Amino acid sequence: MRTSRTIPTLDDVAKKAGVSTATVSRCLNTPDRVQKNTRVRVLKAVEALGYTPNFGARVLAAKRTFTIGAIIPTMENAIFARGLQAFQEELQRAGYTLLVSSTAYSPAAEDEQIRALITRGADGLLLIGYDRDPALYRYLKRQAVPALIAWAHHPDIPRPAIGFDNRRAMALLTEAVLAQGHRRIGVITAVTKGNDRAADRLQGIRDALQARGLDPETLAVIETPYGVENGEVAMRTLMQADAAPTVVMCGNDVLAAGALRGAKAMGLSVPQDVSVTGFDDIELARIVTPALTTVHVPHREMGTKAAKALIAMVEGAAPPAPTELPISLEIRDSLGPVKTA
Amino acid sequence: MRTSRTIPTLDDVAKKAGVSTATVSRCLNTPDRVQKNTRVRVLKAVEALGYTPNFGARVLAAKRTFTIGAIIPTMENAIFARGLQAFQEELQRAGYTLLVSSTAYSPAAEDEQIRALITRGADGLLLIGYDRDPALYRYLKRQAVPALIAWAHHPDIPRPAIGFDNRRAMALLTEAVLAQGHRRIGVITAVTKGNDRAADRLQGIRDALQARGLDPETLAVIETPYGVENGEVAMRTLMQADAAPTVVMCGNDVLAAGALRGAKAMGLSVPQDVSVTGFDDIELARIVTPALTTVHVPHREMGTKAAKALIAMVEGAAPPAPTELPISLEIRDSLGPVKTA
DNA sequence: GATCACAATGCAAGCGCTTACATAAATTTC
DNA sequence: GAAATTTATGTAAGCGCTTGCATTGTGATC
Repeated sequence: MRTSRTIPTLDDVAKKAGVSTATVSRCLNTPDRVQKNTRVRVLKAVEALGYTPNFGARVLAAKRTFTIGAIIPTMENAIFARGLQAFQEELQRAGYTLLVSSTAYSPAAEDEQIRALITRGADGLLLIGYDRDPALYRYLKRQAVPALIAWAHHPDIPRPAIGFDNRRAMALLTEAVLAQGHRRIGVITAVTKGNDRAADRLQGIRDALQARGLDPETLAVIETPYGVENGEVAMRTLMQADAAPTVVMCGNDVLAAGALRGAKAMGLSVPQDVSVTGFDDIELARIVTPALTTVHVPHREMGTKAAKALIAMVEGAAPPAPTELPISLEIRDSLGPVKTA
Repeated sequence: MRTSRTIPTLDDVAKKAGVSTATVSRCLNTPDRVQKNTRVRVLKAVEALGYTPNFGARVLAAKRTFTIGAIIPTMENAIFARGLQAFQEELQRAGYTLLVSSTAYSPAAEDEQIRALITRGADGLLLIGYDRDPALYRYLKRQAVPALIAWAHHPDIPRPAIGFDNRRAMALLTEAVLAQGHRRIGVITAVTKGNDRAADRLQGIRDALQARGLDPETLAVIETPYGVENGEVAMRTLMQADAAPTVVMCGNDVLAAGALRGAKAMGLSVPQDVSVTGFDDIELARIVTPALTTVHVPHREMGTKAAKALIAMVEGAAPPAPTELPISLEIRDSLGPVKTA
């Protein structure tokens, strides 16, 4: 395809401008190493011929693709979509292009995607969360491809990362919940296997209970895949139990939106009959009724900073220290005091 | 970077396996043109060395990148995110990788992105909507890069496209609205400049009015950028007019969600005081209260089909006939009969 | 058993670009 | 004004892979 003899090459431009290919190349890549008038002449030739550098040749010779790969669970999730958008904008600004791959939360798929993107010549990789096969980390190291972890931050793991402490954030929210007098707590969490963010959030709830001298075993936990429907189903299950919870804490806003819908369908009003909390503070959180109490995460900031950090790494900077972004509690109407029956 | 002499090349594999580089290459690309036992030997060498083909070299030699570019207004918009996700999944299945670029609804930015992605060696391009500079279409043609248009379908424009007829869909919805007795109609539309989907939808409303012998000039139209907030603001403006509309039709679900919030903030109940409609049927539509009457668009199907069609084009098939996907009306609680004062 | 057809493999010529090095010209230094 | 330095450009050697063509080996055919 695209091979017709009409596509001009560097050589054609060089001939047209009466210079060597080296000069043309320099005009395009390091313009200030070329005298002004030759530069003008060359650029004119480029224009006239409609020349576009051949990507493969450039990559082969320069050993850089100016491409960054991102491997995320899914783009449908507003959380990642938003951060990814910011990430892409920042890359674009710096002259990089974004290669996207998704895993549907499957570690095996992620493994495959990582290798695929490296094969595709990604100069650097954005990964979500820490939890993956050590062999993969070894592979990355051997390939000398910088990788940055986002959406998570473990102070004690020394990998380059930019995110927030899911566990501590959820503990914080739990404290706010406990302060409202709640003791019978239901939890709807995303699948925790292979998803350290979800696991951390769940653990955060347990931490807070323990800190208050309460027994984490009293939690009613339901684990379910991402999705509004699933949140709704889980909510029904929780609320049909003998001693129904007075508050249901959800691993993310989407599950919480489902929980809200479930409550409504069962004729329960929130927060009078049962409180609900989310996590992430996506736009949805302020659209549902009642507005969702949740943990605010600076998605766009995370995306932008991740892009900057990754570009720096790709361009040879030392890996940055793990960066923790501040989260904050958004207390809205879906959380109320426990019902004093 | 990544240049250390430790990275094995085809040559290393060939030496290790005791064959020529040609044979190794064939093992990897056309395995059935190689005898079984040599193939096994080669693959073993590949494995042992941890060989990964060099992307640039492969692209340069093969003149294919197995990369497809998508240029969308934004990923934050659930509509595109969803379709794009399906698009990417299908590409992945076929061994292609997705290159993503966003334009923030700016035609100039789009122009730039298109050229950038082609320079990056995209084998094909996914574009949103028809509306762009003819010079760009000429450029695409000259570069011999197949491009497929999605999210829109004009029966009379002969470009490869896969989408739906925004205008007719909105006319359909408008008929349903008129059938409920509404005559004072407010419209909140996305910015129509450079966005033919938005313009078509607005035009669809006018079409339906005209078909009923009503005057399109009676419409109260507010044009605003994408976003819940903007929908809310527009709603307030509309409802403060002297003869406030009895129904507000929005160009998409996100604006409609904003309108709903605006109504609530003004103490208006939907649909008793005012009806609201959306477009796209994203998940949001069934989460808000009341659930949104909207036009259902098969996003995932569109993404998947677009991927299949584009791959076929890239691989040399004739451009497919423009494909129209069926939409359907989702009549939900946000639309009611006009209030008989 | 010689001939032919065909499958399996090797040879080597690029693909179009970047860049180290060499060269030539211009500028500065003493 | 010659030598030393700097600047601008050219030369040409790859970068690692694919693929057309040539070569070799194998079994089938007569």
